[in-house]
Amino acid sequence: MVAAHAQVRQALNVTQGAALRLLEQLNDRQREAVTLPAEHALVLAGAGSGKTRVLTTRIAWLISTGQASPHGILAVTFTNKAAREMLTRLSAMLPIEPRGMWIGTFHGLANRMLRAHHRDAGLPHTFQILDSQDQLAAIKRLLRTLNVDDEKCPPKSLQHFVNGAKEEGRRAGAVEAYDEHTRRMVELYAAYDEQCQREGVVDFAELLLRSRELLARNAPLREHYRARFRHILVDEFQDTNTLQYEWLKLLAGESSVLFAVGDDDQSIYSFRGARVANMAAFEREFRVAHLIRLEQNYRSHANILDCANALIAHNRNRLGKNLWTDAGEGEPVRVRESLGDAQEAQWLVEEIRSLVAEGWMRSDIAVLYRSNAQSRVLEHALFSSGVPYRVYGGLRFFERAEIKHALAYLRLMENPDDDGAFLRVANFPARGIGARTLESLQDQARRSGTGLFASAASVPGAGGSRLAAFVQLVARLRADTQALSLPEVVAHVIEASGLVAHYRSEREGQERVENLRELVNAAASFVAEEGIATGTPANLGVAGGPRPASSTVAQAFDSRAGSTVVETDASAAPGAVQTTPLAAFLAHASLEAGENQAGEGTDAVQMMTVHSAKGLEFDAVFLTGLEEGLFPHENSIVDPQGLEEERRLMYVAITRARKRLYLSFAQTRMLHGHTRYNLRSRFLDELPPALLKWLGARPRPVPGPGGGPASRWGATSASISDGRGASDARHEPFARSAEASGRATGWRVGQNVAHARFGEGVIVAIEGSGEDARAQVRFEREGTKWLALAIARLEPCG
DNA sequence: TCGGTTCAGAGTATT
DNA sequence: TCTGAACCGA
Repeated sequence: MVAAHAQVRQALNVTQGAALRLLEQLNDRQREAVTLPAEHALVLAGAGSGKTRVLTTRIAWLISTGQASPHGILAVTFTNKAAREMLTRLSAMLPIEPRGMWIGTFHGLANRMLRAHHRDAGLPHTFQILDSQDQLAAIKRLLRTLNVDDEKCPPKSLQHFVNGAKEEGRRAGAVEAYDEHTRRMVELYAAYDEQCQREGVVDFAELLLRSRELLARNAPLREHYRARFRHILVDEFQDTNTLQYEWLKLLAGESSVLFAVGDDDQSIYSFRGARVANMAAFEREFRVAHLIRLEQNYRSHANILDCANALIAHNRNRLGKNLWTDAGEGEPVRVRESLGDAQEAQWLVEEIRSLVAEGWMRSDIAVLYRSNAQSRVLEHALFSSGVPYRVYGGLRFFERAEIKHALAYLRLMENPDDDGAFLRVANFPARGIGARTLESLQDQARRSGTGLFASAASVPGAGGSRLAAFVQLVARLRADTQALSLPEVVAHVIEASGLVAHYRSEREGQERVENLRELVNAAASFVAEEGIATGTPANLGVAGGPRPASSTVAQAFDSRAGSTVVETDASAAPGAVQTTPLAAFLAHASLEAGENQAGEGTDAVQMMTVHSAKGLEFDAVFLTGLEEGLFPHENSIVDPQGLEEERRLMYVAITRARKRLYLSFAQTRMLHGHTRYNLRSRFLDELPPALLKWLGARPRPVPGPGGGPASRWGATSASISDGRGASDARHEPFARSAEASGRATGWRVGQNVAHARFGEGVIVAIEGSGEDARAQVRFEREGTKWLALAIARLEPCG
């Protein structure tokens, strides 16, 4: 402790000047936020307003003015990327090692705490973390064990139920069940938790829930952390769920200062439990004295911002903010209507090509879409034209099957009770342990109340001896790697398990072998980044979890074991224990799934969903598929809250663009095997017409069977097939598209209707024309139905 | 144990 | 329409 303080004070002299210089670079509002007194604060940070900068400068300022030591800081984010970003910027600002700080994701920090206090948390010190995939597998296994019908209880829905309950901070016993089905789910939830406990594994939500329970139950520990973390800083506060907010409250107590940064207008994750209401709750419950708005935007030109402002003003539920910039108005926002999704894609390719020809970098161009399914058509067009692109999302490194297999061996070595890992690799590579053998093993284990590993010896017959051989293999792996460093362990295991040999003999296994070798590298960089001394055996305790602490080594007294242990963290929490590099690496693999695709360095067009674009920015942004039913998505149209979230999503999309923004929609689109006629998104109509520039000719609609569409269009389409008159289209930008169906049927998407039998609802899609025209109607009571318009007697209403 | 066929489902996603 | 998962036969 003494050493740490001296270190800080020494750093101070160097730092103070630097931090003051950093303050000079901030605008008034930012500086006000950074230099707030040590009281709870909420910073409403608009898109591109320098949120991360404020957060990191605040930390640097607290430290350099001596108000806090690195050791007293806890900063929490949602993604590893954000945590890394914060750490990187911080080390650029401060000449001191930021290691004493707790900077990380909610899950990463919870994991760190549970590792250090696993006994108090009721976990084995080798506990493993299940990612979503592992969790689903565990649930399927549970349902099979309990002979629960898959039809009655789909594994995915149980997973959803369990995670939902945990994210609300509820154990099975605390879930209110008023109907039979819910009662059944609650029972299964309890059984799932028992299974996890037996196997020494925790899922993502469990990390936080356990950590919260630990703090709630263990007063000395709670007081220790409260006394330690005088400053708690939270990024993207609007995304916190109930459990995360409770965790923060427990950690902050009366003594700590909470500094929360967020933007209610960018709350787009309610579907995964995020509660914007936490912002208001925070303000109220903590009697927040300082509410600061960051409204100056450093990213986009004014036309783009004004569109964003105008759009979001249509939302009722917001704290209120208006972005501005001094960057100049810039170009108008371009709007493009296409006949169909293929034509939209083709136009996109041509536009991108001409941008590139003008000197724009492909990597500065983003193509955004509402749902992943839309990417295929776009990819196809880009691919056929040879435009390099990169799609975000998809399989990440640690999620690959071969990597999962290797990790399963490592997990089994670390924790033999991990039945999920056992089942994953007992017969991979194939060693003659068939489904029947495994079934009898599972029966055996159930009878004796032990894990699969422990029961493996007692299965009779040939299957039994093969099981015994597998158990021996794992035991040998463990014995042979005793003195090896982590990368060496990984290298040994991928060979000795037979994984490398197996994939090498496969026709298309070369890439998988390379991935396995890459896992060794990943282990090596992990060791390097975590500051684990080279050559440290992988099973030797070194640190309190991922991102272990500074080199200041303090002696801590382990109250339980009564022995003195080395804790590298300068603070010794009561009863804290160390963890091994292997356990830390396995946790790291679960908590950070890694990159999803190679080719990051190449100059490629960036393709992603609007959700994954949050936090990013690009010179040029193409926002595609702006159609009713798609964006806003039909599942959200009926519910006002849902519609507001869609609008926020659109707001996020618009504010990604620095210089140029394209908004694009198509009259028809192939969806679920049907051609759908969609109206353009209502969000387009919520933008100020004066800021928009309509591109190209009004496309001619698809001729329908019911006669000449040309006559319908001739009168209104002055600019048809008149390429020169591109901007003339602005004269009539709001004649709705897709009249092909709209006029022919007399109905439109979004219209409220009533049906004699089904009651009231809203039209979410229209397809076909003439006698074949059908409308998809979402009824308030009866769900969504397709109705033939020639037959069903719909009445307009509302 | 693999490979083909069938069938359901189809929103957004981090840890 | 397309995809992934599950199931069945060789």
